[in-house]
Amino acid sequence: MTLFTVDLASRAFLGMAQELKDTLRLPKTEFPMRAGLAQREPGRVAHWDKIGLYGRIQKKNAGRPAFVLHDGPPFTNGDVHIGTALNKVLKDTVNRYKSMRGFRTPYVPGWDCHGLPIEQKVSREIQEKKLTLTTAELRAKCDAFAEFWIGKQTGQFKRLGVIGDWDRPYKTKDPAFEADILRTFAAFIEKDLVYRSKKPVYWSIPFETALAEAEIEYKDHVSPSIWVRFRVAESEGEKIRKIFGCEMPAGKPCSVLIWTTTPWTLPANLAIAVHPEVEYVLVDLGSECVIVAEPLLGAVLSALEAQRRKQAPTAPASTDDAQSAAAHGPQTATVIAKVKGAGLEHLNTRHPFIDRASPIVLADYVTTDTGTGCVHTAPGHGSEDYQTGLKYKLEIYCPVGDDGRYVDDGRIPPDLVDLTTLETVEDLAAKKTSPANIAVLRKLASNHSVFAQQKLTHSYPHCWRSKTPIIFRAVDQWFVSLDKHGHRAIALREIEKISAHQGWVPAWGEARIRGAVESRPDWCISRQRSWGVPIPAFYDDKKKAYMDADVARAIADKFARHGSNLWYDATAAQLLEGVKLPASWPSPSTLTTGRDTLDVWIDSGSTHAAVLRHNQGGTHWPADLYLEGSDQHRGWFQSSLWTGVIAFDQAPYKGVLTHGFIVDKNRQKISKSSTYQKPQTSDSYVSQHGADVIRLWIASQDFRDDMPVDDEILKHVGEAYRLFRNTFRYQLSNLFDFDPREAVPVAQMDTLDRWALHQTAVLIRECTAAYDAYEFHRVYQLCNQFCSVTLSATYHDILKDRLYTLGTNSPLRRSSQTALHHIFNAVVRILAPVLAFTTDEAWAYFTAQAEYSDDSIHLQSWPVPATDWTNAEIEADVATLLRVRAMVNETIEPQRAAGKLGKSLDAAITISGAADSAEFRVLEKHRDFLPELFIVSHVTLGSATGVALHVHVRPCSELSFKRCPRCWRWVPAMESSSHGDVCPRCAEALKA
RNA sequence: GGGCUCAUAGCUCAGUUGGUUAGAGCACGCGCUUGAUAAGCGCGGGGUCGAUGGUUCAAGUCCAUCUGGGCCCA
Repeated sequence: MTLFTVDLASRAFLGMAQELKDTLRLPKTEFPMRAGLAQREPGRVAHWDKIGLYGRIQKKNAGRPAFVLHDGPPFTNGDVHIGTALNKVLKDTVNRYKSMRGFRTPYVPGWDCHGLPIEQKVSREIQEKKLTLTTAELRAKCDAFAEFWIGKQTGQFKRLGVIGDWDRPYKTKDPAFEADILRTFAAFIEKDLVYRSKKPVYWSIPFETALAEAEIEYKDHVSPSIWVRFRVAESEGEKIRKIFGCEMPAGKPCSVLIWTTTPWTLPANLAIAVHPEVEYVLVDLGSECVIVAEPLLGAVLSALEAQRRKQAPTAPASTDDAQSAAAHGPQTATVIAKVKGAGLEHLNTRHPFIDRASPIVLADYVTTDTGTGCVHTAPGHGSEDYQTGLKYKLEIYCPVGDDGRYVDDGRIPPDLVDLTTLETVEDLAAKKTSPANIAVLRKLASNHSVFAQQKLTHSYPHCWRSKTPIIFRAVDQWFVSLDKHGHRAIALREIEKISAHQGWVPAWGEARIRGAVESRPDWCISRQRSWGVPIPAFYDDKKKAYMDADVARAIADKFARHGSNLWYDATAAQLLEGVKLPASWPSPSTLTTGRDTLDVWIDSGSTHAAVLRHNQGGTHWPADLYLEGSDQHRGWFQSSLWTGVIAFDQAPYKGVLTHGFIVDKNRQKISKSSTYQKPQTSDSYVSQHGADVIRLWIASQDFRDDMPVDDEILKHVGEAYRLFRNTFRYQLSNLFDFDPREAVPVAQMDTLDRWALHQTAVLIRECTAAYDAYEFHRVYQLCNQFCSVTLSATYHDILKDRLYTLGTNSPLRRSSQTALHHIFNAVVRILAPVLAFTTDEAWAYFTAQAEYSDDSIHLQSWPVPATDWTNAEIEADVATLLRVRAMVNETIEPQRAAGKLGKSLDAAITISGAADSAEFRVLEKHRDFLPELFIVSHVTLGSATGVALHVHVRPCSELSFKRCPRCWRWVPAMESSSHGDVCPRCAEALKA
C-alpha cells in the first residue's frame, strides 16, 4: 500500500508545517475584504444619525472660523438625479475636508419648491380627475407634492453619505422663507427699480392665460402665407435715390415686400426688419418696383408666378390696376440697383391699411431661407420683434385683448374691432382660418396690398389643454431695472473683486458670468402662475397698479405668520388691515390683489438672504463658497449676485466653484445616448455600486470638465476602491498586536520605515495642496499611486517577511508597525472626505476592533507629517536601491520563465559594478539590507573598475544553501530549535 | 449663428517658463505565488499627443484655421 504510506508521510509533513506556521505573526483582522457596500452602507448612515455625527462635527470645531458652503437648492419634483448626486457629493467632500482642517462647517441643505414643473404636474393630475380647485387648494396640493419629494430626496442624499443639517433644512416654500423672498423684493421696490411694461408671452385664448414653453405642443397647422406690399411713400423718393444711387423709374409704385403666416398681427406692425449684411435689390417688375433680399428674389418671383396662374382664368385684365398687373405677371424682372440691408435703415414705408409709417430697422436674426428677407415686425406679437422693438424704442403694441379679440383702441380699423384671432378646434377641423385673419386678408386685397397668397402647412405651437393654436401677445409684466442706479456696474465690480482673490474656480468662470451679467436685459420677474410667491401688487378698478416697499414688508410679516396662501384667501382690504398705506393710495376697499407670482429665480436668488443673513445653523453672510454646475453662471450664481448687489450692495459669495455635466462614454449628453435608457437616478447607481464607489468615481475625474460615466469606468473605479480597501486591510491586520504606546521614535526606526514615512509626508503635502485647489482627481491619482506602487508593490511586500517571522517585540518589527500605524493614520484621513463610509469603517476597526464605534474618522483632524519624517538622504538612497531592485526583477524574470525559479526568495543575486560609482557605494552602504529589499535570499556585491552595474541571478538550490521551512529563505546553515531545523534568525525568534 | 469651454495610450489622469527615445495607475497579455488568497508579486505589449497649416535650431507645449463634444444664449 505505497499510496497509503505516502499519504501518511505527507500528513505528517503538513502537520509539522502547520505547527511552524502557528509560530508566525500572520495578519489578523475582522475588517472584511469584501465591502458589500450596497448592503452595509445604510447601516452606517443610520449609525451616523444615531451618534449625531453632524452635530458632533460642528461641536468639535465650535469657536473656530467657519467655512460656509451655501447649498444651491435642487428642485423637488422627483428622485435625485445622478447629476444632482455629483453636485451634492462634491459639496460633501469639500465640507468634510474643511472640517478636518479645523473649520466649522455648517451646511444647511435646501430645496427650491415653487415653480411651473410642480404646478403643471399637479394641474394635470387635477385635470385627469376632473376636479375644480381654488388657487389656494391647488397651491396646497403643490405644497404637499413638494414636501413628499423633499422627504424622498433627503433619504437619497443621506444614502450618498452627504452630511448636513438635514433636520433643519431651508425650503423656499416655508412661510418664513417666503417672507424673506418678499423682503428681498421689497428692497428692489425701495430702490425704485421695479416698473411695469409689456412683454410678449405665449397666450391661450380659451383659458385667457399665459403659457410656459413646457405647456406648449407643436403640431402641424395650415396657415395663410402672404406676401404684402408696404409702399414706399412718394416723399421718400430722394432717400431712395440716395440709397440706391440711381433714378427711380417714373410713375411706378415702389414697395418693400414682406412675408407672413400670421396676417392678424399686421394691425400691430410697427416696422420692417432687414439683415444689415444681406444684399437687397430694387427690382422693376414692369408695372411696379419692389425691394427684396437678393437671395430670395427667385422665390418671390415664383410666388408671383403661382399667383398669376391662379388668378388668370377668373380675373380679366384691367390695365390700370396694379393688383391685376401683378396677377398677369411682368414680362421682365429687372434689377435696377443693389444695396446692403444696413443702407436701408430708417427708410419709411406705409402701413397697408392703417395711416402710419413702418420704418425699416436692422436685425441679425433675419434669414434668407424663406420669405423676402424683409420681416414684418410687431413688437407686441413676437419675441424677436420685441427685442427689436426695445432696440429701436418702438411701442410694445398689442391691440389684442385677453379674449383674443381686437380691442377698440382708436387705432384699429372699426371693421376689425372685436374680431377674434382664435381658431377653435372646429375651425381647425374645417381647415378654416380665424375671423381676424380673414378680415385682414380682405382688407389687404381691397387696397391691392397682396402681392401673392398661398397656404402653408408648418409646425405651430398649440395650447396643451385647449388644443388650439396659441398666439404671441404682449401683456403687462413687472420688470426690474438693472441699470437705473448702476447696479450692473456694481455687479461687474463684485465679479472682479472675487476674481482678485482667485474666487472663480476654474478661472474662466469669471468670463462666463461677466458675459451673462453684461448681456442680461432688464429682469422680467412676474409670472402668470399660482405656485409661487405672490407679487405684492394691488390694482384699482382702472387696473392701475400699486406697489410699495413698506407695504410689501408688512405683507411679508403676515406671510411669515400665516403662509402665502393668505394672499389667495383674503381680500385686499383684509391683507392691508393694519398696514400704513402711502398717501397716494386709494382706500383698500377699492383695491384688488394681483394674480402674478415672482419668477422662481427671485426665490432661489434670495436663499442667501433667507439663510445666511439669519445665520441659520451657524452660517454667515457672505458665503465662502457656492458650488454648482456651470449652467448656473446664467442661473443661480447670477440671480444671487443681483439680489446681493441690489439688496446688500455686495456679492453673497466669496468663491464660486463650477463643475461639468455627466455624459456617456462617448462624451455625449446622456439624454442623447441610446445605451442609457434606464433612469439616471442616484439610487440606481448607489444600489448597484455602493455610495463609496460613486463617490470615488466623482473624485477620480477632473470635474471642471464633463464627467463621462459608463460601466467600464465604474468597473475601473471599483478596482481602485478594492486597492484602497485592501491597503487598509493589510495595515489593520498587521497592527493586530501593536499598541501605539510601543511606538518606536522615528530616529530609531529602520531605514525602509523612515523611507516610507518620507513618502507619506510627501503624499500628505501633495494631497493637501490638491484638496486646497479642489483638485480631487489629483488626490485620487496620488493615493492610487501611493497605495499601489509605494505600498503594495514595495513597502508592504518587503515588510511581510519581518512582520510575520520576527519575534513579536523585535525592534525591527515594532519599527515597521510604528510606521504602518502612522501611514494608516495618514491615508485613512486623506481619503475620508471621499470614501466617507469605508474610512469610517476602517477607523472603527482601527480604534475599537469593531464595525462601528462612537468615534468617527470624520471627527479627526487633518494629518500633519512630523518634521522628522522627511529625510532627503534616505529618500535618495532608497530611490537608488529601488532602481537596482527593478534591475534585479528584470534579471529574475527570464529564469522564472525558464522554470528555474519560482518566488524571488529562491534566488541568490550577485551585483557587480564600479566600486567608485555613487550607485555602488549606496549598495555597499546598505549591504545588509539588500536581500530583504530585493526579497531574495542572498546578495553578493562584487566590485570591478569601469564596469556598468550588472546583476547576476542563480537559484539558491544550485548553491549549497538550505531552505528554512519557517521563513522560506535559503541560508548556508540551519540551527536546531523547538520546531526542528530552522535558520538562525528563526531560531532566535522561536526563543522569544 | 454667438459667448464660454474641452480634446495626451482601451479607461482615468501627469506632462513645469517650448529642449534628450511622451509618463503613472488601472485595464489587457504572459508568468510566479498560495503565510494580504474572491488577495499579492514580476515582466511585457500598447500613444502619428483630435486634424491641418504656421512660428522656431527645436512644439503635446506658442499662433491660426478646421473637426468633434459640453454648458449657456439666439
